[in-house]
Amino acid sequence: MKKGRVTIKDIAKALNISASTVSRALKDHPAIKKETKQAVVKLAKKLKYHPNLLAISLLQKKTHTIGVIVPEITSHFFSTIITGIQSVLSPAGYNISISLSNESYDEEVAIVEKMAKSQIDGVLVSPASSTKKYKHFKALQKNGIPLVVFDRDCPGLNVDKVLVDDYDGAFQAVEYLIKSGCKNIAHISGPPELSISKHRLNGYIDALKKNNMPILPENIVHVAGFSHEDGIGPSESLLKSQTPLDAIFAVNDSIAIAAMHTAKKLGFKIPDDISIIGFDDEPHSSYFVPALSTVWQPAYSVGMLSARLLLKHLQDSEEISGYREEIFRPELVIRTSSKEI
Amino acid sequence: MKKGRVTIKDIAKALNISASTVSRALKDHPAIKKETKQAVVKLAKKLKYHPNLLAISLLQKKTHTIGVIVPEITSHFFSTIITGIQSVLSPAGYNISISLSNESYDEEVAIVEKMAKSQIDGVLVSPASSTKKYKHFKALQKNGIPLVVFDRDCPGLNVDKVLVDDYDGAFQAVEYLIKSGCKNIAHISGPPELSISKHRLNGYIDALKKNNMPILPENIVHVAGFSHEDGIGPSESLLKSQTPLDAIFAVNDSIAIAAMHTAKKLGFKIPDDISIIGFDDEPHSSYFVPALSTVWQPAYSVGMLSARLLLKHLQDSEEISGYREEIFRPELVIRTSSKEI
DNA sequence: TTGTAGGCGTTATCAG
DNA sequence: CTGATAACGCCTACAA
Repeated sequence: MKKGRVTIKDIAKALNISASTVSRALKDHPAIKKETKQAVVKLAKKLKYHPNLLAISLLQKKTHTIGVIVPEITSHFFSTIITGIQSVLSPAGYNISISLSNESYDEEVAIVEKMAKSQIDGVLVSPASSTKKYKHFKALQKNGIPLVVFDRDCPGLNVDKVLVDDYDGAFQAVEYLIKSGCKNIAHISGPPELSISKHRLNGYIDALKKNNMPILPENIVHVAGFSHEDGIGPSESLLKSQTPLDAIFAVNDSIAIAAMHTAKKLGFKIPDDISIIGFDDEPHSSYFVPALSTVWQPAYSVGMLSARLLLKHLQDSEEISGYREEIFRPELVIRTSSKEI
Repeated sequence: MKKGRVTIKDIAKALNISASTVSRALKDHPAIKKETKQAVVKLAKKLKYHPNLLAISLLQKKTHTIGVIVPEITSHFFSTIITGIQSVLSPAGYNISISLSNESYDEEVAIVEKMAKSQIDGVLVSPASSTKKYKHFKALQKNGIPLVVFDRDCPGLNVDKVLVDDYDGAFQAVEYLIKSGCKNIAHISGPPELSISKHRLNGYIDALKKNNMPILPENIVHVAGFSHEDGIGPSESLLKSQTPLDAIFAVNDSIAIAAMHTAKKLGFKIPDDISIIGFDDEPHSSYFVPALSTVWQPAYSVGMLSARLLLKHLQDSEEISGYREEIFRPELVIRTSSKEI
């Protein structure tokens, strides 16, 4: 017995035929005698032959592997997107190779460079928050590796994009607050350089503008990160300011929960004294008291569509007939942390 | 200009030397003239040469890819484990190919079979809850693909294992409740067939036994799944029973939160009337009111150690000197949903 | 209907 | 020091 796995040659020798005949028999080549074909197939099964995908990949220069790059994977949002990606790519016969950039531009560049060398078939990426240059992405494209960017936009980069309309989500939330009678609405924004932060901030601003309400700089604070802890300080400074607030729209649920905490601690009743709305609809958000009103994002769909777009590129070969930009509209989910309209 | 990527041959031709010389020059072979080496390296850089890893993999029969199989990825626990795995495998030069079994035995088998054919170097797996047979895992081992099982045990399977001592975590929690003066402690257990459920249930039972407290069947209920919703019914039936409870130990945080909700709704004060302790220490658990006492699991470490064990197998070749079984001890985290001792 | 030869990109062995 | 050659496992013209 030989060491490694059974190869096409082993079958060929055992049957006293050539390797090419075996190869053909195994893939229903028209010009093959039934008997030989059957014999080959039978023996292949018996020996548990499996084609060496590596050899095939080398030959056809396709690995059937898709690289997925995300900033992190522990948030419900990204893990759900990945689940969506997998639900499309797996049945299509693709492997998924996941890398985490840890929100670092440098790590992202390193990952992309590695992927560019790894004869990967395509890449799905949600850029790190610190990513401002897209040279590494362009290099991928030049190398003929299709790319789809999701969730976080790369302004100016020509590429397929699947985004969520953060602006619209924020706008919906703030307009709801206005309609429910809130007069002095603050916003806890994310890190200023992040496109997500900007879009949500702009939605907040425009909703106020549209309703002829003043934009007060003191009503806008930024957090350094997206965790609960990051939200506490900004919440306090907001709630302790002289102008009495009656609503806070937070850049995400964790920050919103931090704001709820802080508000309660300072004696505010929610939503009677102050309404609070978050963003993301984390699975636990509905179980806080009061249940957090928030903006739901179709994460699973984002993942599925991104994967589908990439597949299309992979199949329709190199037709670069412009790039698609798909934008999902998020949904406002009103629970009990905000007043009724 | 040729189509594909630059190969070693291109460089060879351009320099009028042989491919093997180029190959040697590129990898610091001792027997190579400095000048040729420099020339090769220089041209390689200029042409942006990258070795085709596929070809190398084919040659050395190693893909430097590790398959990771988890039931799901959206929970904080598994996504943290994966982050831990990545933190070890990535610097070691391995790619990570993640597959989700969706808690389905059949899907898991399909994934494993695919991996067995994919000349993957090794597999890390946390079995689906419905997995009772280990034939597919054994087949992997027979194929010479090292395997490490993590978090969920496979009783009877000879393989490296990295587990968390669920029994001990439960024991700690229940013993704490007893020491804090609780006399009638109920347990909301997980799906009965799951090993995790059993271990935590046994920890609960033994803690009671050790402290000479009765095991009351009516104080043990099972949930069908691990989500908040799954916990509401069982919580109600427990809290509405005639024997007044003064503590609930829940199989995980989501269920514990559901129990808190239900208890509050029924007029219980937490922790004065009833203490509640969960399991997992989800990141949001400390932000509920009262903050949930729970059992923390070293998920990141589980991921890292699993990866390290696998690496050892990969490097030390085939020394099958018995299998290791590493068990982490979880930590009880007391917050305000349980009385002080 | 089947076999031969060449190649995918790289490396190791053996000459020179 | 460097160059053929074979090999990894498979596929596809081209012959036969």
